[in-house]
Amino acid sequence: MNFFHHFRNEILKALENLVQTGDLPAGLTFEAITTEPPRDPTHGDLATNAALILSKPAQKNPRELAQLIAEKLKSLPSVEDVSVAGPGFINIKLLPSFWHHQLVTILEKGEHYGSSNLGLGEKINLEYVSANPTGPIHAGHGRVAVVADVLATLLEKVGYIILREYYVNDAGGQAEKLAKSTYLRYREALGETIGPIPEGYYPGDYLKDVGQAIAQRDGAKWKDLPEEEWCEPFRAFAVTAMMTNIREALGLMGITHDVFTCETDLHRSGAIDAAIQDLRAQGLVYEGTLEAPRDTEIEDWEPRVQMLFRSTQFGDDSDRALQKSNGTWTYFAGDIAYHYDKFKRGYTQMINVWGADHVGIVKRITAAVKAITKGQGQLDVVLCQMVKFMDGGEPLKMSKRAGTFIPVQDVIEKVGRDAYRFMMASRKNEAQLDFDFQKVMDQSKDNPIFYIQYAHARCHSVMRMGQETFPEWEKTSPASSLEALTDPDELRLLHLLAGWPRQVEIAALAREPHRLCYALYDIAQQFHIMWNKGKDNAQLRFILPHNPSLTRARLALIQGVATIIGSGLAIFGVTPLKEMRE
RNA sequence: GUGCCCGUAGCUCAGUUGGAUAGAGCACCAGAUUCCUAAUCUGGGGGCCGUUGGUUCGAAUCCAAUCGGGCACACCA
Repeated sequence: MNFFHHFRNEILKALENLVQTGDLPAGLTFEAITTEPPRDPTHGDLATNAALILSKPAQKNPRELAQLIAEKLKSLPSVEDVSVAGPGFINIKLLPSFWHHQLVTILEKGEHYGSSNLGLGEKINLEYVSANPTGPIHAGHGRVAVVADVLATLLEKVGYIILREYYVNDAGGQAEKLAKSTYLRYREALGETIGPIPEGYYPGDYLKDVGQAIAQRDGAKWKDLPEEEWCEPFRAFAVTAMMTNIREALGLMGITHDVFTCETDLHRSGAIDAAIQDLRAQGLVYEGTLEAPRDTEIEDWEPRVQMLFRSTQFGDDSDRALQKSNGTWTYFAGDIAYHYDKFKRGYTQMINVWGADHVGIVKRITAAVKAITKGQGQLDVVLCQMVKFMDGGEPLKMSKRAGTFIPVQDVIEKVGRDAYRFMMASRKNEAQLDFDFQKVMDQSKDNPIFYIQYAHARCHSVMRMGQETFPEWEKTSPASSLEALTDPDELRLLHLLAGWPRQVEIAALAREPHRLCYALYDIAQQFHIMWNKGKDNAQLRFILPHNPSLTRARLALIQGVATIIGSGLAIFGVTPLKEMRE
């Protein structure tokens, strides 16, 4: 469906032909040859760099070579004209009928237009959110969640099979702190005065309900028991409560995971011991001492002999500890076992989407995946930079410690799921994002999500009206009379629509869904421009009561716009609106 | 100090993985419009792509330095 591929193949055939006739030497590689839209549309519809790439190995002047290739391409179907320009670009202009036919394809494929089999049905394990179950997720986490979720949909659209997975870090010191914090709230619920929450505990009010719930269920049962007795039950109870809260927030965002994997299960099943044993057998585990980090002031630094993984052999800056001094596994050891588990479940390709505050652990875990899978597994980490929340240009301060973080639920309640998702996914993941409440809620053309939704709604409004004017329209094949589309604006819009599959592919390959926001914006903009022209010039309106065949063609075009915007928004998990009124 | 990310118009940002004369929105300037299909429209000015080298037919894009900003850097997660 990406017609650039089609023409690239045609160009390669022409080149093979030239090799056979002796005009080109044998043994050339064509890999670097591209077929793209020219930057300047007046140059044509397609441009190829073939002559520039081949001139050196073929020892020919690029422009002469371009002429040679151009002659071959002139006879291709759908080609109106071929010209050589600049240092040796070959520009191809296509016949209007080609573009009209693209619209037929769009209407036939509907929401599947742009889908492809690029991924060849390959399985990818996509791990995201994986926020610690020690409290509610805040609005900044939401970016990671949305970006990953949109990426998942996008990769599915191009033919990958995605498993959406959440890793629950319910073991280790933080989970223990959660249990202790909950225990305090439990005693508080029983009527004790607990005073200020100690340093390092979780002070948030959200644990009050949890303590209350235990008190209600069990009464004073745990009150006088030693810590060993209550710690594990409290941990489990609190983790479950937090995960319920987190899943509820994810649900509000429209996010559902296929699989939740718990760190504690990896401990219990012996998966960690087995994984480390495996590394040890490869000679990658040793007892050693790490150097003190330079130029950071650490109190109580003491060199210690520890069980270490040789991650430096795989590109990390330092070897990493697998065991704490109390003999328990580090988080890292658990993470190695976890990724090995994914691999053993059949996922050689894994993507983790994390917040940028996790940069420090990327190298060690990608190193560990290489090691434990013996080079068979591939982990890519996508990092999302911080989100700055603003209200009308005023930054909002967030601090988890001070309890002033913004829960996801609050933001969605305020701006709506669709606007939230679109905003979070609209910026390149590695760039910081400003999330301004005023701008996201703005009901004007300055707000891209509104602008795009408006275009979609307008399309439907026009189609509704078209049906009133020509009741038989819906039953008519839209493919007829498309040659009536000759206006430059119409063709421009058609070009944008036909370019959609390519945009989807580029975004998927780069794993950068945000690119599609701009593609959708461009389509919406061109549509709005045309709508506005109809205001000044009645001939340019979409519905012309006295010209049914032109109206039919234009309605088909509008339907194409609605189809692509609708399916594009669906990738973002945004519901396309058919009217803007409530 | 080290690692990763960012640096593009006054502001907010795109930039088709190395292509032709670097784009959009806001703001600014100049016109049009009060009619209608639904929230105005059209045009214009504005740039040393942080800086300096390198790679090649060709660099905002790749490499090396350098400056500025963000994040991270012990057994936490």
